[in-house]
Amino acid sequence: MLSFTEENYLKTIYHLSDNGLKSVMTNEIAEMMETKPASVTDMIKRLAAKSLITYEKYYGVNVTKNGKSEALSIIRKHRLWETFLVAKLGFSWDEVHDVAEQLEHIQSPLLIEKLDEFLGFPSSDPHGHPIPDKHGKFHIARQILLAESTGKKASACAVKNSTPAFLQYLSKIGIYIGASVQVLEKIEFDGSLEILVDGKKKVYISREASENILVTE
Amino acid sequence: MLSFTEENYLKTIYHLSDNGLKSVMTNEIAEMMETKPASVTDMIKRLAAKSLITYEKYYGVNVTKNGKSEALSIIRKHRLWETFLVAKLGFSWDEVHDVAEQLEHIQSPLLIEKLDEFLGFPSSDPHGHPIPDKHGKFHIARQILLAESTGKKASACAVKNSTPAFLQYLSKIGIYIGASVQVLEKIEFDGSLEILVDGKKKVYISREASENILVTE
DNA sequence: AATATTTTTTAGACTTATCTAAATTTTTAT
DNA sequence: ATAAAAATTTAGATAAGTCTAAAAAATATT
Repeated sequence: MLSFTEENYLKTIYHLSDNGLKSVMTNEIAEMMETKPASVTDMIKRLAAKSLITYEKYYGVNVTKNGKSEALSIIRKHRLWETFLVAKLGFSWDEVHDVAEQLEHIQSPLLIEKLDEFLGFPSSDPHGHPIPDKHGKFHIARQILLAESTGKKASACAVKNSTPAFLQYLSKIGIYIGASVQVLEKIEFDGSLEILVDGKKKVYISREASENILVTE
Repeated sequence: MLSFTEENYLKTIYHLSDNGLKSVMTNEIAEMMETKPASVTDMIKRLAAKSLITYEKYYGVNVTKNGKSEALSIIRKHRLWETFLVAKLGFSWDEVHDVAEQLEHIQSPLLIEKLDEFLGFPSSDPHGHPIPDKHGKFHIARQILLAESTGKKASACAVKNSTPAFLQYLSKIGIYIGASVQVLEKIEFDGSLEILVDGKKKVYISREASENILVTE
């Protein structure tokens, strides 16, 4: 069983590796974990000893199949908890991360299965990130910028900019993750869009805003 | 801020002290925590240094006002989580303890307030134990044995025996924490009772069973 | 009251996770 | 190709939490 700390390192390394596609360097990890490179080297050895990563001195680490599966299980828990906090407890998008960061380490497969069921087996979290299923499988919907949407009905699935100011603005005009959005008209003059939110509310948004909202068609 | 371990020790000491009424000895703590007396002595010093307990060598420890307030906050979290697991996720009474033991250490006052609200500000957990409010206040309802109930409508609030076998039996006859129970008739022959559960279902239970169910009138 | 028993504490060692400072290796620039 | 810079690793220290074994204090027994 992994410690709290080992789990955090592994998750960070997995994210930095781009789903296991590339090697990750010691300094990157140190910066992301807000710790010192020397500490990272120590932990790298531990994780390598447990076959979660492979490690070649001075050349960074790669996540193994085992490591990927462990990382996905942690990410699954994190995203299910975020979903719970927003959907059931009324947290806002920007309040959930730190709490989910703690909750993701709770050890109880039964709890996660029941939580998943309670939430209705969601496929993405409040930020629009996919939630892996219990086998680590997840579906990456092709996301496009709302600015590039062609007028079909689409579903808001993520934001590029997640500053409180932007999130509040979105909330104000009725856009949330999962909201239906449809581009009705593109104003050639400034690139702003008239969109239909949830099939009923028409609003205008600037080109800049439309380039920070991701949708799946 | 207290560590995971410090919180566990403090909670155990508080329980052993009977809500702060009596001194607690090193060996008691060691046994309850499944650790060695030497380790307890170390931790006692840490907790005393933080003014959560007072400590006189060879004569055990007492919980301070601060310590009591910290302990109650942890107990509040534990019981709210247990309530959540049973009421919302469909855990059974006997499955929740280990998970709640982990969840009680999550640090987020906002989370606990929202969870409390989500659960409808419950005053007792699935085992019938009182849940302290955010100021540490709780109401201890006078609990009597169902066997000693006089025929008024009462509310099942706790069990003395919490073996899976007994809990399953209760579940089968429709008794749960919070269920309304009313003694209709006492059979003098063997002390068994005919009771009305939730105002509709009549069942007979043995004297022994009725001496393991606590109710508040 | 002296001795035996039990309880508790101390002393010293081990593990995990961290750090700083110094040494080493790789990469970059001349 | 060599020197300078950057990245990484090693060595040694620290703190939390645990242990065992031995010492000390309190309690119980005769």
